[in-house]
Amino acid sequence: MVASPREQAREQTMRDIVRLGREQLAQIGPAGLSLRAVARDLGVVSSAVYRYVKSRDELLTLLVVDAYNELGDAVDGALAKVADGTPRERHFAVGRAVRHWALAEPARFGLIFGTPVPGYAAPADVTNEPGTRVIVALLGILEQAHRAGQLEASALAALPQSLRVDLDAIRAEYGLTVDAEHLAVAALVWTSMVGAVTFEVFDQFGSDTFTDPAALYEIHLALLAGLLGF
Amino acid sequence: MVASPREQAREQTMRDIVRLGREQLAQIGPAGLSLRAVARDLGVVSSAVYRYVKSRDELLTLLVVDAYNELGDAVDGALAKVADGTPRERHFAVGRAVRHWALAEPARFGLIFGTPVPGYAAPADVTNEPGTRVIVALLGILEQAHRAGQLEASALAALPQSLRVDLDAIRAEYGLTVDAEHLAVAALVWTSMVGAVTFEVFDQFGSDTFTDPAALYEIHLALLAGLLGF
DNA sequence: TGTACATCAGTGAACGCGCGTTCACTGATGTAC
DNA sequence: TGTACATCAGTGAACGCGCGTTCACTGATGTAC
Repeated sequence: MVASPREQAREQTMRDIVRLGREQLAQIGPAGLSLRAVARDLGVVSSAVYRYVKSRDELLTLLVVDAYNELGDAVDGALAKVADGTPRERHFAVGRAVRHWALAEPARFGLIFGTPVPGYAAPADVTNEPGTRVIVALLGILEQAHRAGQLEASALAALPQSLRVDLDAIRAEYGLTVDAEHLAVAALVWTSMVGAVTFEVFDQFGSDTFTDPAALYEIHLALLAGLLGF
Repeated sequence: MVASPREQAREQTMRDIVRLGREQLAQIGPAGLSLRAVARDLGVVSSAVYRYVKSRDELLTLLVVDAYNELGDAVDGALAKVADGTPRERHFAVGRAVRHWALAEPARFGLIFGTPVPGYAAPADVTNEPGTRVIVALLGILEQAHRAGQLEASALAALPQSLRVDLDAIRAEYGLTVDAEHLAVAALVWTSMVGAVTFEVFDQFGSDTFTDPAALYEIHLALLAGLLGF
């Protein structure tokens, strides 16, 4: 069944709204995102946007999901290019993809990994799946390495019981056979990647401290790979 | 020379403004911070605040410096309690102090480590020194360990020339004798701490993924200590 | 194929709100003689 | 110690701005018979 002209127009307008929202995000940040400005850019009276979006918060949610998915696509795309690579190569592919996307889209990176927008809480049911795509990709690399017997034992001391329970729940949820210790390391790898990229994107080192931040990041990826046993 | 009553009143009002600004930050975030609201809370007409603060941006700068310094004080205080501890113990003290402060003051943590406030750029000359206190403390631990011969060699492959130049500049600036490789690791340690704390403070793991985030963080500090050679 | 009705996109006005900043002013506190 | 003047804190009104959201409406597109 082909979409009617009206349906096509509606879908096009929907896409335009998200696109214009993205552009606004880049200019004035999430807290300043405004439906009226989107309407203006769309060439339409402000109340017309309400035909497409119930409220400002709903637009924010669309943009959050959009950003998570584009990051997820970037990571999946990078992984596809090294489908037969070693775990280490695939780990580097994920790390570099996250950095490149964040540098290209600092505002959207900030939307999903920066300060939460005050008064706005992303609805978990709609946000959870796209929000976990990168960590799921990292866990996939880990699991694959483990099944291939390419994983060194983790250098971790015993995990406290509370943490082990949480990690076992994750193992069960995703059907992982890799040990809980490696999952604890994977959590560090993920938060460290985001932390390192955040510092660079938001310029939290002094602005002229590192002339070659890519080189620093590569070193960090290597250290993290070492922790995982790649 | 004793401060005159007028001067005392002025200083008290200054402190009140910063305090009220902090409270607002906690409620509506940095982007929503408003001089009018501060004036209201202060019980004064909105234009009166301009006697104390030149603009909204100047108030933001005050709050940024205030936040950096309180975090720095928290870290220094924690370090003072383990002045004779091992490098590893001191490393843990810093890591825990950062986490505790961030959890106690999520909005101010977000102000200095989260998405930059759109349209606002902190003046570097006023922000640099307080903004580097924690990393300077970390470097101090590293240097002390190195001078005491308590530092294992770093497991890092050769650093690229560009990075080595930057790191040598840092070594010169702070008079460090520890090798550049360890500084590269220290950068990861710092960004990783902030990354891990950010995930917890901003609830970027799923909200019920980790029931005992403190335990996870301890594991991460241990991994980072291992990387440093502590 | 043509008509009658329903659906939908977009309009324009309005409500009530908050913001940063400027300006001429009043009245109290401080200072020089 | 007392007077004349300068400094300063705070007032109140105003400027011009943008926001989210609601509502009754017009006119075009789609659908059922």
